[in-house]
Amino acid sequence: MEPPVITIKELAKLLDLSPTTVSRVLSGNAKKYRISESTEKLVKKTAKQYQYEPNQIARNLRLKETNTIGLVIPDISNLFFANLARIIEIELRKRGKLILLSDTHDSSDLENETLMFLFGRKVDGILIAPVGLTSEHLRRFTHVPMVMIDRYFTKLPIPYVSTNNFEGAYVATQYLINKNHSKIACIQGLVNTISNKERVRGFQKAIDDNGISSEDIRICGTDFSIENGYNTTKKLLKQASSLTAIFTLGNQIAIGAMRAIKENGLKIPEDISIISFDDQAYFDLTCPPLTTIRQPIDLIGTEAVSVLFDLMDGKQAESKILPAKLIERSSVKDFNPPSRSASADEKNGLIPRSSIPK
Amino acid sequence: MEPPVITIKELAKLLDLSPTTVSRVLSGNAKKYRISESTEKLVKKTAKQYQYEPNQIARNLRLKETNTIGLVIPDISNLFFANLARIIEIELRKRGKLILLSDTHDSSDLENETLMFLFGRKVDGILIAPVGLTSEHLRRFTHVPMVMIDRYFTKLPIPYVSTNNFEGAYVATQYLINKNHSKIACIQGLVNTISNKERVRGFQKAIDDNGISSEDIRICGTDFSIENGYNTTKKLLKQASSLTAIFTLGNQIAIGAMRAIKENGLKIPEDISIISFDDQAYFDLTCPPLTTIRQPIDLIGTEAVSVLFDLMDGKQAESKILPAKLIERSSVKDFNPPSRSASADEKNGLIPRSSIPK
DNA sequence: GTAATTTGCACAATCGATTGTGCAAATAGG
DNA sequence: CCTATTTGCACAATCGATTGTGCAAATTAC
Repeated sequence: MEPPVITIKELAKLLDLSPTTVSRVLSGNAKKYRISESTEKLVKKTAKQYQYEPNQIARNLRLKETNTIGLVIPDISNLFFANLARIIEIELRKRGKLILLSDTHDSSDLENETLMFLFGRKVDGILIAPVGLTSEHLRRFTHVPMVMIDRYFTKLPIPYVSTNNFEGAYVATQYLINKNHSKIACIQGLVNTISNKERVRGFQKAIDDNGISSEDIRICGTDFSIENGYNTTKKLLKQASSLTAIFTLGNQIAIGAMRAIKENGLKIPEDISIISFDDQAYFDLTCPPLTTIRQPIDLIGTEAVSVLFDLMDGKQAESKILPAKLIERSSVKDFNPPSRSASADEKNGLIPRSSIPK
Repeated sequence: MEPPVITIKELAKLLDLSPTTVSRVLSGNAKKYRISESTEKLVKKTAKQYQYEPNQIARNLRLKETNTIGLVIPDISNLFFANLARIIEIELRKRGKLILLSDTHDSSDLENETLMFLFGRKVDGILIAPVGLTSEHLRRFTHVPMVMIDRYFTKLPIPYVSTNNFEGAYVATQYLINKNHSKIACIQGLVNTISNKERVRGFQKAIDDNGISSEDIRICGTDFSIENGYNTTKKLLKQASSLTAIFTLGNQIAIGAMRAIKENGLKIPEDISIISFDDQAYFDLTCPPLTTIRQPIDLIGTEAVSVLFDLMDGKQAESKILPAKLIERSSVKDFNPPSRSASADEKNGLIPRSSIPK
């Protein structure tokens, strides 16, 4: 019974050579170290025959390079991050790197634990959508190249790649306003993340620029989950009966919101309009197809990897903010306020707001 | 400027002790090796002060344990696998393991390459939804504990955890038949995967058990992608105009199919019914809400991890087939064949098949 | 006061690779 | 034939941890 795995020493012994020579041949340095061609061929042949594969752990220790990148995200079951993970995996594989995946569940503690793990494992670099990164945390990790994706902190000396959340949210809100909405609720995601804050800021700016009273609008919600979308919408529907539109700041929030609206027997967009940040593949099939702000997920992924490699190569690395795009479908209806005549409403196919069950 | 990372040797030198002693204290073996309490406290304090973290690579090499599990899946952007990855990540974290993630894109070559990578990195175990695993491939990997998820090969001596695909598909098909469908198309996923084959077998068995002619049905499609769902449905709608129902064998196929149906101006379920394997969170919001066979994703994940750990502990490990569940929504309509009177159709609100654009 | 025991820690090997350097043997040069 | 050069490879250190064993010094026993 032969050993399931052969080491370079054993291979060397079989060949009656030193591990040095074997290593040099197999790492393509035969010429450089003047190994004879006959020896080179023999080593290669025997290595193949015994299916020798170098122990990466040993190589890593010696070479101080693990060919591993840590990917730290808040929720791999959120399609935004799942899609991002996919494109990142593709880009990293091209460059011979493997992913150490960690899902922080938006917990600062888990994130910190994870970073310690990754750090101990000597990852070559880290791609992270941070929850609670602080400069405190980071003092220890400054020597490992790191790029923030989606979320970021401008105070930290770490480059980031993200969507233009502010502009995207502004465009979405302006779109609602152009459709004559003014009583708008914004259901936000995790409050302290910059992607959320920027979206809220974009929303608020559009509201202000159009002279809409802050009493007409609502900003609520706690995180990017379906549950938050659902619960917050339920509350909104109970409390703010004059609401005509909802802007959800994430794809999962949108699902929750739509579910709540549906459960309450309301129709989108007749009774209430909805627009969401973060487009996903199935949003053209929902009832109704959802108008969204699409993030350039693939570009975020490729750029993030590219920036990370710049960093790892010791090059200057610049942060990037990529444009979002409005995808117009049919979840927002041109809204005429109830103060107009009922006949006008009916011409537009609108069900009067008063017919909504409480 | 202090070094960004301190090694055990440096720490030992600072303490005027040997690395041996430091190692023993920090790994909790102070008592066992009769380290004095005063030394123990001093070591711990200084380690904390200098934020010493052992180099895992070095530990791994020495201990032959990496606390890393390889997760090999065909497509992380497929919500089925994304959800699976999430639950697996949670389970593994509980047990102190990290995930090395690999997306094979259903390519046998990538899968093989990946396995070599993981093998070289000395992962403690592998969870894999295989594409083309053969006993040939596996001969080299037999010594690393491995569990197949979702897909499997009964011929291989490797335990697996999966859904009861046969039964699930049988139930789905029987459901269609109970609703008086007989002209049914089955859009399959990756043809050679067992999950696909079992679903097709369940479909076929239900067809046969109900005495439906094999001329009435169609089995087509190539993989689990949205594109396949879309393209195959487009073809079906062109060729098989008598079709009354489609059974899609995956959540992404369902998206593609619905998109194609919508594009062709047909209505679900009035013009054509659809049922899909693999439920997802948004299927209650599609137009119409989709009737599906739900897989117990969380259970698959927890069981797979549990089986893997049994294997790693040298225990007997048993494969598991977990039950699927029909989630009835409204994408399947009771179908009365066109041979009945048109008035009957209209009573049921059915649009006559002939009105479908070609 | 001497022998036996216990206490407290260090030495050195090891995991499996890589690499600077050194040293024979073979070949070339004159 | 003797020296100079080239060829072909091995020695040993190294990466940073862990661990069996050994050995002084301190303590206890008698």
